[in-house]
Amino acid sequence: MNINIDFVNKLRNSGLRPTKQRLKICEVLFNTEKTFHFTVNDLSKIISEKLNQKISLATVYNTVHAFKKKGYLKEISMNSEKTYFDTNTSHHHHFFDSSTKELTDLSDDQVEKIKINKALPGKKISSVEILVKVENE
Amino acid sequence: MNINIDFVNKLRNSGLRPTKQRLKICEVLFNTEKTFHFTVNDLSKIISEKLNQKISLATVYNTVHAFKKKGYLKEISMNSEKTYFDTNTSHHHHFFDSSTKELTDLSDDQVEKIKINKALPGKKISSVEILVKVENE
DNA sequence: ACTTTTTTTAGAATCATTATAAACTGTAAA
DNA sequence: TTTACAGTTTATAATGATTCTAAAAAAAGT
Repeated sequence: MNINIDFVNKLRNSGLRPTKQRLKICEVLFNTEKTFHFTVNDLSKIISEKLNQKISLATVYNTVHAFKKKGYLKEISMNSEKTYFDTNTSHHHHFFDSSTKELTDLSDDQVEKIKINKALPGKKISSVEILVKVENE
Repeated sequence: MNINIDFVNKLRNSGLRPTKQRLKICEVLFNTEKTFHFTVNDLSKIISEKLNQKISLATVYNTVHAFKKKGYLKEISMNSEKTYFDTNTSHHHHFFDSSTKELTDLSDDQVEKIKINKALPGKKISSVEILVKVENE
């Protein structure tokens, strides 16, 4: 009996062939109680350290992107390939146009006050920033 | 008379020597009506195309970072050197601990409803994500 | 001018990510 | 079960943004 049968189905159902590599990655990613965050490098390390299999870095990239496309993973919004700077140093937010990669300001008073009902012990908030992603209608 | 006198003072007041390169960059960045967004590469192109001076890419990087440290520029929060993925695909937000580089989930119901009072013509919102940056108390 | 410290610079180094192209594997039909 | 083919994996090269390095140039103070 194999937990993998579920993953095999999951992959098949989304049009991805259930290869050895993908099943291993599924185990690492989805066979856990809690959700977690990782970089491709983290994942690659987990695979090589905790599991006996070696999976090429390129495959890890391919798989992560395939899973993301299928909605099994989310890419966290704070990222982009490039670093943007802003000559507007006031506190404000941004629209990010996914198709054109353009940023547009969203001033603080155009957003209704944000209230965060969670605190992290020993930490203080240094900023609260909103990123509104937009695309063509 | 030279607009640069203001920039010279600005730089001096913040302990930066008013070099030719920094003054040119000030002109491009701050001698405008509107604020704008740019990447280091954008800025470097503007300098080489629109101005007659060539400034080394390393200098542009140095200057942008110096200006950021002095508060004349802001780095936009959607960036980080790395791309993070999340096995939690539900709609939620994040805390980002600047000191440890760790991400923590902030579930949607721990944030009071966000209302954006601005729209971009021809665009529709695909996501609204909050990044709460924290640091040690 | 002379000295010291800061800044600039070209090029090398680094790091994450993507592209390439050949070898391999899953799958479905013969 | 073999065959054939599209889908995958892989090592490696390529790319692109950014940082590092160490030497040359420029600014500031004496």
